[in-house]
This record gives sequence, structure tokens and C-alpha cells, in this order.
Amino acid sequence: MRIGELAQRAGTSTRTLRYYEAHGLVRPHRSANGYRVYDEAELRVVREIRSLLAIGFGLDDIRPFVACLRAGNDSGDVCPDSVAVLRRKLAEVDDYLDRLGDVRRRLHDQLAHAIAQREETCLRTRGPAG
Amino acid sequence: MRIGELAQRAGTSTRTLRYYEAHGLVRPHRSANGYRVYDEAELRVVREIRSLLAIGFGLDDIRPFVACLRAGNDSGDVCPDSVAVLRRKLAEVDDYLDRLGDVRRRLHDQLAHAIAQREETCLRTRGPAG
DNA sequence: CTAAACCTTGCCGCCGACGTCAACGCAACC
DNA sequence: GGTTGCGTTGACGTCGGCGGCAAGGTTTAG
Repeated sequence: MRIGELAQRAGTSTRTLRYYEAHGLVRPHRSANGYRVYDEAELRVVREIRSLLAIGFGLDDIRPFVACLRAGNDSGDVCPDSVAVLRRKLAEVDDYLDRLGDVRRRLHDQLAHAIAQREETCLRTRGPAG
Repeated sequence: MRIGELAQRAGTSTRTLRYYEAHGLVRPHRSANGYRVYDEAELRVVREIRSLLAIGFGLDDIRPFVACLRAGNDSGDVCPDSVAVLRRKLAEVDDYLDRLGDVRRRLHDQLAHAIAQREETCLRTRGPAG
């Protein structure tokens, strides 16, 4: 399969596939004329990459998962390195959830305060009977 | 007050202050020799900017808050435009919290699955009496 | 023979909030 | 008058995951 077909089947672009290759994640052969040739297994790899990117992983984080797939495992996350990354990412997400919760509270309070102030101003402007 | 002093008092850099100015957020006068001169109120403005940046606002989002302060209000969030931004941001954060919660669940499940698989492999390798 | 549809490498653009020079001017002190 | 420490503008670098374009080669269909 050539790059265009893989791109279409993986739901991405040829540019993206070349980018993954440049970063060592996808490894095509080359046909006589220099065209990239991918075997079926690479489709699996590309889908794994896309799936992990979608939940916030960087390409560096993804490398162990690809290696795990290439090592013949049914899923990319059963190898020690992958598990380590999963643990780290889970911790990062938990951390981020905490901070985002704080931000939410601050936003909520600030909004409540602003609205209260506006009500007050409104009352003063129109008079207490307003 | 000149740019160095303001930077120090606001806990930031001169580069940052010039950047804010280039984006219309801070407005110094100029002394005869061309130096930027800030009055005390600008310290307040810069602190507002920093505070909002820290909770994930972009400079564009912050502009209404600065305008609100400049209009003579005690806090930058009581004006209609600021309130609108606060509402929008709160919605964005809620949205992000939802998606991050999904991601967390997926990470957690994936991790649990990976560990279960490894246990199984381990047992098979060492034998059921392992 | 030519056009169309593939493919190749290479390089610039993007977003956003700055950091980090470069090359210069101004002010003050000894 | 030389040094030090302020200030000025301008322009390029950063990070990451690509998009998009240029300038060419290959293959296939008509």
C-alpha cells in the first residue's frame, strides 16, 4: 500500500504520515522508484498514534506504544514502557484536573462577584425602588 | 516609574511589558528622552493581566478587563464585556473538564487493562503455580 | 503525446507569549 | 572620558503537529 491509500484508510494526510516517519514512528519500505510502501500492520500503528494523540499524548510519549505493537503484541499498551507512560499521563491529567478545578472555582466566584456588583450599581443608579 | 521598576514590581520582564504595549494592553507616556513612563495605575493593570493569563486567558480575552479598570472601576470584571468573557471562559473550562474527565477514564481503563494483561502473561510464563 | 494523478524532497507558515540577542542612545558616577 | 547600567527598536528563536506550496519524477489512461 502506498502513502495515499494509507492516509485515506487511516483518516489522515500524506503530510502527516511523512511527519510521523521523520519522527521515527512509521517505517515504510521503498519500491524501486522511491515510493513509500507500507504493509498492513502500519495501518494499526497509525491508528494507535492517532488515538493517543487525540487524548493529549505527544509523539515522544507514543513511541513506546508503537514499539510495543511492533514487538508483536495485540495492543500497544501492555509493555512496561507503555505502562510507565500511561501512569505518568494519568498523574498529569489528575494534576491538570485539580488545577482546572481551581480555575473553575475562581472563575465562578469572580463571575458571582461581578454580577453582585452590577446588581448593586444598578440599584444605586435607579434608586432602591428601581 | 520607568519600565524596569514596573517590571520588577509586577514580577515580570521589560520584554513582557513592551509586548503588552504592542498589543494595546498597557499605555505608558514618554519622557523627553523617549523612555516609557508609567503611572501607578498601570501596576494594577499589569497585575490584572498576569492574574488572568495565569488562569488560561489569552491577551485578547483580557482586553475588556483592562478597559474596565481604566474606566475607573475598582475591579476589572464588573463591566458587561468582562462578564461576557467570564461566562464564555467558564463554559470553556466546563467543557474542557468534561473532556479531560473522559480522557482520564480512558487512561484509567487502558492502564487497568494493560496491567491485567501483564499479570496474565506472567502467570502463563511461569505456569499457573507461578 | 499529453494530461492527470500519483509520488518525491525541501522549506516556509502557523499559533502565543514571550526569551534573547544586536546595535544603538542616554544618564550618572569617578 | 571611560565604565556601568539604564533605556530604545528590530528581528529572529521557541514549542508541536502539522498545512501548504514549489519544483520536480513516475505511472497510467486516453
